[in-house]
Amino acid sequence: MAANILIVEDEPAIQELLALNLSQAGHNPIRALSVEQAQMLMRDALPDLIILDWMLPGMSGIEFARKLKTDELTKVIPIIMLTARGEESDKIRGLEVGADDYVTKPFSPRELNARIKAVLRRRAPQMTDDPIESHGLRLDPTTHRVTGNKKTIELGPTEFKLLHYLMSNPERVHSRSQVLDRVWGDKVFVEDRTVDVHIRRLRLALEQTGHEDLIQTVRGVGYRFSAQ
Amino acid sequence: MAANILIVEDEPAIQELLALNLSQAGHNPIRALSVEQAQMLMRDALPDLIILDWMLPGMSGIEFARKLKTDELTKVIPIIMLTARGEESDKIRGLEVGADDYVTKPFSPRELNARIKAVLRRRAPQMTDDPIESHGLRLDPTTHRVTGNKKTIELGPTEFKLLHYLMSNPERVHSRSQVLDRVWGDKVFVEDRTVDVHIRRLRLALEQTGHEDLIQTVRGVGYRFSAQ
DNA sequence: ATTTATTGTGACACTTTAATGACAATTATC
DNA sequence: GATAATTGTCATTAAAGTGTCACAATAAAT
Repeated sequence: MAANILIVEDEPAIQELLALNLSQAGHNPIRALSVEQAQMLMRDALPDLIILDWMLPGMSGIEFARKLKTDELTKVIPIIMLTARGEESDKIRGLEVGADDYVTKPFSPRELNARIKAVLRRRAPQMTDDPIESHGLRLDPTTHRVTGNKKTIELGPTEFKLLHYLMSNPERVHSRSQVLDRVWGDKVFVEDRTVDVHIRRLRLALEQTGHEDLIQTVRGVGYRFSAQ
Repeated sequence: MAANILIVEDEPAIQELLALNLSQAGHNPIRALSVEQAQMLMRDALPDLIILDWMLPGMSGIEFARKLKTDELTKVIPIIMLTARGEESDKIRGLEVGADDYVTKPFSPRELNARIKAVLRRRAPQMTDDPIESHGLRLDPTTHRVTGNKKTIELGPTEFKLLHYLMSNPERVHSRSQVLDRVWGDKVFVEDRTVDVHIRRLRLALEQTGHEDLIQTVRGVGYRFSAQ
């Protein structure tokens, strides 16, 4: 939950409406009236999702989307486009340049929220607060609890986030820097090897219930959460 | 329950009907025949919920809703709109400007009450006055009394609300700001850390009956009421 | 088998975060 | 209007969590 969502919309009323909806749904809206402003805001911090109006003054939404999807840094950020009802060609071109979903104006808040959740689930599963379970190991973001075969496992904040990240993207190797980016955030300056230490602490905690080897080392590459 | 509900409806018969219904359901109806009158009434005191007819003389319901949802002070007040049956576009536009739900005329009292309850619960789940019990700790909102194994526990107003909120949403972690929003109300400007102090006072009070560790700290995140 | 690259581990200094006690200000109560 | 209760803040203390490093262990390469 609680995603940072960048709204790029030139009409103040609609922008306001969107922001209102998002914050009511527990998100953190960041507002931009133009592509230029959006780019400026993204220099500070990358959002978790972008809601992009297709009809914008200056650089168009399509161009912006294409640009975002080309850049290595931003291509993973999901984009939901806002189109006027019936603009079928927009939808097609939008999906073509890499938008993840679209919502037609006028939109219902319910629908918008559903789509946001769906997109986040697809692109950034650890942003949603669905519980994850694997082999008797269960992590529940809302209660902030981890259990192994029903037995509570105590974890520190970092270990919790780390496990959450790994479990959200199982069967996939993550390099130390990827882990640092996603778990620590991209602002911090921390040694790569620090990840090792936290992996160790995590394994230690998981030993209580014999789940420690769900966390695997891939020599020369990184770590992986795997169900054997 | 017992919410103050503002009815904005120009047809006296329907207004009367609504008011009757609401007071029978234990609420406190406040009546306005027009948006202008409603605004006047809201200068004195903000209602907990607004039932708004979409077809009004003078300023239309839509405009009024939009205005309410723009104002920082009033944007949190839930709005239920009354629409004529089948006016699909009204519903869409209504939800678009931020109404929380709608009821079509002619409406059944049962349905209306259900929706009111749902909307109110969404805003403030701890507003319901069903007694809550957990592990011998019992909180009764109607009598405003807390007992631990039948023994009365004295609590200050804030501690009571805090416990009520936590018990209404057990097992879930609440950040300090969430707690502030829900227990103190979102208008106040209070330090996050103040929550700690009240948690402390609450725990101190619960110690009399050994219930203090139902309130758990989740480091780096917040607090949780839990029965484990 | 020896060398080399990589990961695991324990210890430790350091930071961050929460608990606690005291206090002044405000509000309710008699 | 005096007294008591309640509140929010702060300074202090206590506790928990974090990042680094040195060295041990392990796997891969020669």
